[in-house]
Amino acid sequence: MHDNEDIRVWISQLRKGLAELCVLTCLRGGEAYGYELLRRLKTYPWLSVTEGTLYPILNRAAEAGWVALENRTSSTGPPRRYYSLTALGEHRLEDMTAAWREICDSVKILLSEGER
Amino acid sequence: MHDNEDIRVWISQLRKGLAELCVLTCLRGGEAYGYELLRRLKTYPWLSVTEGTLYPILNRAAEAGWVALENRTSSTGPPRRYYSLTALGEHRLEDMTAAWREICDSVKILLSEGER
DNA sequence: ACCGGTATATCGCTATATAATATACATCAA
DNA sequence: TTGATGTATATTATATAGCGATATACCGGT
Repeated sequence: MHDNEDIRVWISQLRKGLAELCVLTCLRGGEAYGYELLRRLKTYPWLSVTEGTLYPILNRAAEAGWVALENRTSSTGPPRRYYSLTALGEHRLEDMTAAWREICDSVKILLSEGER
Repeated sequence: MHDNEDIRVWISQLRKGLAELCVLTCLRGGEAYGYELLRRLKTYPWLSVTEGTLYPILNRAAEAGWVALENRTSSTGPPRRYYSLTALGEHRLEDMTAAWREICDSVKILLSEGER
């Protein structure tokens, strides 16, 4: 009996793109480093990501100029890479947020249509 | 001048999984054939899909047993393939809808956090 | 015969999430 | 000194879906 394995696969597809929105949104409040973002997002079970998802997102964002990065040492562990939104990144995040909201609204309407 | 091309790419990622949810949701109201679904979804600009997206979704859904299919001829054009949700498909759609709503709620909270 | 609308199908490309794995620094206990 | 644990970043392999482009074919009107 193959359980609800495939709903997990589907959800993983659903989260494509969303992870980036969540990460950049977390940076809206100020700079942060990767591991910190991992912990923050872990407080939202549906939005939590793993290292294999997060670090590529941060690297792509840095390469695209959406975030600035600064390496700093830590007295309590290995060095950290702090990321902060650039003006370009803030603008992009606004575009992403706007698109997300419109999509959300559309789905809401579609789902409510013909509701019993 | 590289325009907002990349936001389009991102949105295309964001729509992964969502397209399937929309298609199955459309079938909730009763059977329909592919081209009909294309037109229906076109009324939601953010959710509209192309043939290259739709037909693979319908084929996968049929293979998975989420939809039943019936071929019928049409007096006004080429033959059509009508799809209808199976009990299994309805159950899966419920799971998808529930997951979607939870994710939506989580994102809403995250987005509202630290709002200016 | 030709064209536009209807209808389905498939190929190739691209991008992303995710698990798994590796590396390394710091601290504390055995 | 060794080992374990928590902190911190990175990369690789795999699977999967969206999408543009393209092809095929039926039908009615001109």
